[in-house]
Amino acid sequence: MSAATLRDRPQRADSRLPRVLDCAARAFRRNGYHGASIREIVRSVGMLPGSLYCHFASKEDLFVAVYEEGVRRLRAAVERALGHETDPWRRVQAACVAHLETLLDGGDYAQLMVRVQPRDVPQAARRLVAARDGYERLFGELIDALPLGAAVSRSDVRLMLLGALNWAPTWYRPGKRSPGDIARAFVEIMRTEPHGAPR
Amino acid sequence: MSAATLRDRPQRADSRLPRVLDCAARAFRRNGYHGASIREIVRSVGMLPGSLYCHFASKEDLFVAVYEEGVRRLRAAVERALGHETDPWRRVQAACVAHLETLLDGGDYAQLMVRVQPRDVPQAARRLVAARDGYERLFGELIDALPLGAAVSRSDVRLMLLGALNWAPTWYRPGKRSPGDIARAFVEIMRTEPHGAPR
DNA sequence: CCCTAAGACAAACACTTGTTTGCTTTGCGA
DNA sequence: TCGCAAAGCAAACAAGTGTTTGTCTTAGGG
Repeated sequence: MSAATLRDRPQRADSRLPRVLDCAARAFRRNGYHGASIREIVRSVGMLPGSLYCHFASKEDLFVAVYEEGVRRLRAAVERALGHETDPWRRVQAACVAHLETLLDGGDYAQLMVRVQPRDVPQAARRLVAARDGYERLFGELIDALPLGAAVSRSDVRLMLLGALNWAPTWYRPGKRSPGDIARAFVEIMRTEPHGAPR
Repeated sequence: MSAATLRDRPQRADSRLPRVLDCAARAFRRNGYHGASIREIVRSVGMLPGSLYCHFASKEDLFVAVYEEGVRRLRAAVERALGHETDPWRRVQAACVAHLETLLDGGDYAQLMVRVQPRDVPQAARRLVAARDGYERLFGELIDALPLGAAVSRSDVRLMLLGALNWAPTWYRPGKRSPGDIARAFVEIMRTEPHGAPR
């Protein structure tokens, strides 16, 4: 819960911290915050419960570290995908593709943002929300740049798009349609009018 | 886990079962499946842990009962809202409004469907998924009836719409825009083209 | 009116939870 | 090469978990 954790001190070359984070990400992704236990995590690393507390002061602290790493990876993927795309709609599309690809087959870290509710981690809730908000602001800017009609609310477009994407882990099954294709289809539906009939 | 539970036997007039369900719904909604404890639930009812097992054989059974009640309420709300609406788009709109209203201020039951992942309740996962799928099929039919261009995938429209709505509990704050308004805005965005620029 | 079964109590069960403590090993900079 | 601190082990801690058992109470149908 304290601001600066035991982490991000000088660490040894053979530190098992990375594996701890990986295993924690997997456990939290699979079972949620309450469903994942310290013992389960450290067992899959191959160490004992007490050893974890060399790296983190509490389970909550561990979770925060993994969660923020997830957000970092999402942000990195989106910024990389944005590259030097200039057309507003193509920028939104690139961001959505990167977001969904990272969410769906980018490992366990990224899904934490949509899997675990901040309120499950009381002491750290504000920090988690702050991290997520910071990331989503990125999409806000992209959507603000869209040439939309005056009638449509940009914040609604953002909420719809992110909602639809973030819900995808619920129904997505690997091996079928690729995350990229899905994201492109969603953006396309937003971009064009799907109907043919008047009111 | 057995098919027929202790529930739905003839119950007394003064049975506390309804309150048990209410409190369980609230606890599960707030803290998720793993985060909610039997003791916490029965304490808010005002009885002892053992007493719960007069009504349910296990925590999972209790959860299934509450979850399915939630789905029932959602379905009832949607079917009521559908009424004798005939225009395809108006039907979709009515369903979405009812869905979101029930989800956001329809009590604790309905939110379970979007709050708890079936995989958190291993023994009952298939049943939960079946209940949810049955409900969502309703939306599939409504969207199939839409006069959409041949280019747009109806299943994508369904996934987008339901995803956007189901994600709403994440960001919705009571007292601001009403759930009904939000749902209508979302449907409108789907129905019309939000952009003004070419590709 | 009585007697059966629903419903609740009280107390324990076996186990898991996150965490702490004291000690030992070991990599690495000085 | 030495010494320090990072890292891990081993074992326990107190509290909380879902659940079971046996007993008692009491509402409601025959």
